[in-house]
Amino acid sequence: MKMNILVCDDDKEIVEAIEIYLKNEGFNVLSAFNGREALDMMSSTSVHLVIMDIMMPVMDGVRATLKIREKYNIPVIMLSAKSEDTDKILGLNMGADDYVTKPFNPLELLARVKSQLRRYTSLGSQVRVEGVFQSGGLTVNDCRKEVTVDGEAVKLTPVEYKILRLLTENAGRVFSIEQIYEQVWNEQPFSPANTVAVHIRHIREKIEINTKEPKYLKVVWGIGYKVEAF
Amino acid sequence: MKMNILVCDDDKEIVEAIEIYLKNEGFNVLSAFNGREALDMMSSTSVHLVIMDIMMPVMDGVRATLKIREKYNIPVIMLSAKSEDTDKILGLNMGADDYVTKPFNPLELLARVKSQLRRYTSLGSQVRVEGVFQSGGLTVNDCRKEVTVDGEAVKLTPVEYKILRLLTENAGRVFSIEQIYEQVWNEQPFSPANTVAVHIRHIREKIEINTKEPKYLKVVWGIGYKVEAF
DNA sequence: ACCCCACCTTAAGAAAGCCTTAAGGATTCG
DNA sequence: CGAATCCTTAAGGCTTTCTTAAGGTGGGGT
Repeated sequence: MKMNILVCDDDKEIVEAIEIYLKNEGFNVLSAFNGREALDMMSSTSVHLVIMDIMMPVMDGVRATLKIREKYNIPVIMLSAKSEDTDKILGLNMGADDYVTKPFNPLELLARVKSQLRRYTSLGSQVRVEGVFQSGGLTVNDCRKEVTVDGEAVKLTPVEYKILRLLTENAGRVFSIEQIYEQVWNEQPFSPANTVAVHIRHIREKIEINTKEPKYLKVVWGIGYKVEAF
Repeated sequence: MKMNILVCDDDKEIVEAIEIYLKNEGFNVLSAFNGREALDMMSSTSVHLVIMDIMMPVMDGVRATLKIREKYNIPVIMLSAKSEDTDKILGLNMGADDYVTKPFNPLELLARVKSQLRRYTSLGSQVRVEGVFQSGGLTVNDCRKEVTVDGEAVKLTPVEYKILRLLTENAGRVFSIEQIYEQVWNEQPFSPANTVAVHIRHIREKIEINTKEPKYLKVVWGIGYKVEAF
């Protein structure tokens, strides 16, 4: 499996230099020039490791790392011109997995990248992000059959779970009641009753703060339901 | 849960210095003065992280790290007087998770220890010591075919043991009755009888304080069973 | 502003799944 | 070969979940 690495630094030369070394080792490289760009990129692509400079305009590396940690569970290597011990310690305590100071030997960075990825993937199928769907603060972990909202676990019944899983797995896409029924119940003869609506209501009671104005599970008038894609 | 950290260095002063800082942060510290001692120690105790010096008599740090990697899946931080880039790269490629050069700031080492443990435990809280699985106060030692609850040994029958081992090894993951049946009995033709349910009941009688409200072996309605991941 | 239709809400009966118990058959071990 | 342990089966009770139906709410076209 090809690994996607996101390099985030406002210095284009450094980004390109790192890019060359990483690509040479068979990694896919994505680049961003500030923290916001990095986060945007991560929301649309699956990234396996981030190399993040600390000093950047728009959103600095520390804040970006904190944001990344909230949503994703991937290694972050911090890059910085500051070689002060206190900065290193701060960076590591912020949630970085490693800290490299400029100027650095590209081969050392490469070795550290591999080291992080080795651990990440060696922990096996169990950890694979496969089977985990999320949208905003909502996550659906399929192997644990567990749903969390802002980190808080929520207990759903089997049917409720299946519906929410379908919608979260395809966040943003709208499903008609008929489609939901067929997917979840595996049957064609669609029952005309409002069964699905009742389940939707129950799910909302469990995952939404305000049932009247749902943040995640939204209705699309005349068409069906969807989970908002963040 | 208290973390056990093994510090391995032939320089007693360094070991003691590190020990003070680690203990101050609430870690248990074990010490060894060469690679062989470290390996012996790990075979009898559950160790969560190793800090390993490279230059040592009897068995050097690189060979010891390789040996550790063969059997255990825990983070290793290498320690060395060599600050050459090539040594760092070599160490990291050998399987070390991090590389710190002497002299070092103890606080930086501490931050790196925490960083490694954070990642390690956030990935599912499963401490993998060859053949020993645990979740909360529940431990399944596969070498000894022994199960303990809060240190108290529990006697299970073979089938009960296999079921609990499967669930504890994959703590947090939900298994359907069919999956349990296939895994434990190695057969496809799934018996429709409630055999599994009865075994579950028996296991609960042995490991749970209150059978009505199980702490470890939980049911996930409409889906199956799991051992809670702590 | 009105009305229709789509969606929402509620509660209660029906269905499904889990738990418990006990007894007979299989297996192991002395 | 006999006894003890372990496994399986089956039936009934219990809890949770699903479905249905009836009535309420509110968007949006006319």
